[in-house]
Parts: sequence; C-alpha cells; structure tokens
Amino acid sequence: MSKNLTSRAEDYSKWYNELVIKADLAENSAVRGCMVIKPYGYAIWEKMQAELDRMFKETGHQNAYFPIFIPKSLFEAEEKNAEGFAKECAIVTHYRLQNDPDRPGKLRVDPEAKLEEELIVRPTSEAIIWNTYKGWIQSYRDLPILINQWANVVRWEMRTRLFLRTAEFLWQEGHTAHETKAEAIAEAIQMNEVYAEFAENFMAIPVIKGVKTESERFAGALETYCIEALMQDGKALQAGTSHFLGQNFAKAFDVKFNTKEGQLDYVWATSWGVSTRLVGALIMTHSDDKGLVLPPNLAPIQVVIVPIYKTDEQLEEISILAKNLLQQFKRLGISCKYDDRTSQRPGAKFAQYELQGVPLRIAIGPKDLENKTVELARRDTLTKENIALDNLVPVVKNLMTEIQDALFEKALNFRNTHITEVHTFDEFKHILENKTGFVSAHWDGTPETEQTIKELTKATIRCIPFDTKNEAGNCIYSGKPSSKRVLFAKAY
RNA sequence: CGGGGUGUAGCGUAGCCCGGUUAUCGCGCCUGCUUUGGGAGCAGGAGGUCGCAGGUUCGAAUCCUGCCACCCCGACCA
Repeated sequence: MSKNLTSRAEDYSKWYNELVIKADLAENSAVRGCMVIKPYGYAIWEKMQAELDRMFKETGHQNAYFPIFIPKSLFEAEEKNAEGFAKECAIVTHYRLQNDPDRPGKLRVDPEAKLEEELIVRPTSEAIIWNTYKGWIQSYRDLPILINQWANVVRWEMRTRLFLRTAEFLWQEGHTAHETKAEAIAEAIQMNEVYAEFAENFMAIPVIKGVKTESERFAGALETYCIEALMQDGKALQAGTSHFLGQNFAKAFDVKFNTKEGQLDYVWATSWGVSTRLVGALIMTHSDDKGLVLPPNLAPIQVVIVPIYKTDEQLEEISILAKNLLQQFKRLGISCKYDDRTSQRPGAKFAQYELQGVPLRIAIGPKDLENKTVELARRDTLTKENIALDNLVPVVKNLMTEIQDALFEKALNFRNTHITEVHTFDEFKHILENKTGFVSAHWDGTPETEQTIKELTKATIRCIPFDTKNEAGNCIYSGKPSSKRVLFAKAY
C-alpha cells in the first residue's frame, strides 16, 4: 500500500479525480468546493440510492420533496439548529439581474429586486419540513409521518475536502413525526441500524454503532446515533447519523396533536441522513494502488470481458463466445460489459478496469478458444486463473458473493486490529501518533475534558458504542471515575 | 482571515537564481504502416495570451511592483 494513496483524502483524489468525480474548481470562486460527478461515479451513487430507497420503503417510509429555499424566519425558528448552521449558509437576497450601465455587456444585480425576506439555501431541511408538517398534523390518527427526501444541500464550509466535505452535496434526509417519545427513539435507532446494515452488507464497510457525545450532537437534537467507519489511513469517518429530536422542532413550529386521551401534545421527531460522503468512504476503505476496488453489490459493471486476438477472424469467433456469455450473465442478474474497442490494446484495458474497480475480468484469446477456457482475474486479490468454459458461469456467480464477503472481512480485520485499549494519557497520545485508528479509553463524561483532549491531540470522541460493557475505570485525562470506555480517533 | 507554496499546450512539466536564436520534454490528440495473452513501435503532424496588468531594459517566461487564481497547513466543520 503506497503511502501516497492512503495518507490523506486529498491523495486519493489525485487519480480518482480523473476517473470518477472531479471537483470543478471553476473560474468563479463561488462554486469552489462543489463537485462534478462523472457518469461512472454517479452510477455508483445510483446503486447506493436504489438499495437505501428499498430499505427505507421496507421500513414503511415514503419519498417526498420540499423546496430548496427556506425563508430566514422559518430557518431561525429552532434556535439551536439555526445557530449550528448559521456560519455556513448561502443566502439569496435578490431575484433579478439587469444590464450594468457602467460596464457594457455585463450584468449586475438589480438593486430594485431585493427580496422582502432573505432565503436560505437549505443546509438541511428540518425547518421547512416541520413548517409543512404543522399543516398536516392535527390528530394522533395523522401519525406517524415517515418521510424521506432525496435532495442536494449546500453548506458553505470554510474549507472543503473532495468527497468528504463539499460545498454542495447529494443526500437523503428522513424526517419523521411520532406520537410518543419511545416511538421516536425507536425510529431513530432503527434507521441507524438500517445505515449500519447498508454499510456492512452492501458497501462492505464495517461500522461501529453508537451515540454521539453532547458536543458532537446534531444542532437541535437530544440524541444523535451514528455509524463510524475507519479509513485505511487510520482516520475515522462519520458515515451516517440518525437523530432523536425530541419535541424541539414541534415546539419551534407549533406542531401539536390531539392524543387518544383528548389532550393536546407536541409531536416527537427524528431525522436521519447519509450523503455522497459514502462514496468517499468507499474509496478510502477498499482502494489500492491500482485504483478503486468495488464490492460487487456496488459495481456498475461486475464483469468485463476483454478479447485478445491477432486477426479479424479470431475477434469474430471470440465475440460470438463473449456475447453468449453476456447473455448468460445477464440472465443471472450480473451486470457485464464486453469491451471490443479496437482503439485500445488488452493491457490498457486491463489497467483501465482495475482503475475502475470492476470486480471480475475475463480475458478470451486464441489459446482459450483452443482449450475451451478463459482467464478469470479478481480485482480484490489481483489473482488470475484459467477456468474451463463449462464451469465459468457458476464460478462467476459464486465469486460475486465471495468477493463481497472477502472485502468486508479484510476491512473488518483492519478495523478490529486498529481499536486499541489504553490506560494512560501518554499511551493514548502514543497510539494516536503512531498506530492510529480508534482508541478505546475511559472518559469522565464532561465536555470540558473532551474539549481539552481535542485541543491537545486533535482526537475527538467518535462515539459511545452500543456494545460497550460496563467497566469501572478512571478518565484517561482527568483521572475521575468512569463506568465505560468510549472511542476516540482523529477524524475527517 | 493568518503561515507556506504554485501558476508555461487538454494533462504533467524543464527553463527563472545568473534576461539574449524559433520556449523544453513526456502523456494525450491527428495521419499512415506494423502490431495485439499486462498500459504498443516507428515515421510524420496539429496544438502556446509563459495567470493578469503595469514597470525596468536594445531585448522579459526569467528582474521589479500590484492584482488574480489554485494547492497545502491552521482557524471552521453534524
């Protein structure tokens, strides 16, 4: 593993940029930090969308869409939420341009076209959605409301990082309304579970499920559940969050309902989201020096067939075989491509599909025609073997799950060997500097200690894992008593 | 907004300190022939406001001043 590729997120972008996603650093600095998602990259995102969408519907959710613009007065209604995002908002103040009298051929903002009230380009949609829910909810019979939205959001970060923190990104955000506190908490936990299942089973990215500390919590939430993943460079990445919002938004937007008992009460809320950041997680979890490594579940192309030939006759013969194989694979639901471009030689094609992370490559040449075999190469292990044509289809079918599992196991093993229990602050710092990864340590539960540790080491508490067992100990920094360990790490 | 760095063809670059022919090389692109089991070879060809604007000079990619853009580190960040 080359240090270049794994040391920082920026390093991945050097090659990934060329192929899949390109940050469009246009002449106008205003769009700095936005990204262009090229077709191949978008195809991966579409696969992720399709699976998540299926899982959301399976758990009773529906899709809807709300406006991108949020009037400032609505935005500021929930104080903590507004405060949390205030510093990173894009704001629409005018609605018209006109010819600039001082600079012919140029346009300027029409000063007459100032909006009565500024519009915030959504950094998240709680405000506008809760304002809408107010009109939808009168009775307990209207609950629960289980809605998801696929959308773009804008967060004007001071500094962006390709894939991980772009100024505009695509995501889904679920916003639910419930009758009881218990039901809302159950929903938030359920969706965190959905995310974990998706990350592990579909993306082959092992995650730790837990809750955030108070200082890392979503602005306006009472509890934030999360899944945390570990990248190959030893830094943690928040891969998804699910929030129990209590009655904060219901109170801010005055969403009350009649209970079964005839009382008036505020509704209980949750919100949850994952974004194109997951594409970044995918890259940084599985890639190697030759490029992307895609788990079969996510690969837009699962199998590619490359012909090797000298004469037109050979190509024709290989093509007949290849097209026959394509049919068989397609019947099994395996997506495949036959690359018979004459402009590229086989070696170049091999390199290209390795860069794109295609899980399996089949090469067919004259020798294969003669022996009734093909050469089958695995992207994850970079191994090649000759397979009898008769066995090919079942072998490929089995490899789809085998590779998916192998990738998960490999990442899981890396993650597990990078969780280190420490007992002293010196040990804590040493692990963070040298071994990296998650550090499991006792903490006294105060935001002050958390803050101090962050200042001293740049490490934050990623989460308090659900599966931590109670264990008496002393805080790594303050020495005060603690009942269980939490996970620290340097994070993106 | 602070600290550091970089702007030369679609991409990556040499030249700059120490000014002097027609601005270097590689990749890619176009044409032709030969090739094809791991990123093809040869021959020919196209492609340039040297980031922008001033200044110094007989002469500026090179020196000076100003500006702009981008990258990295910080501040910021669910």
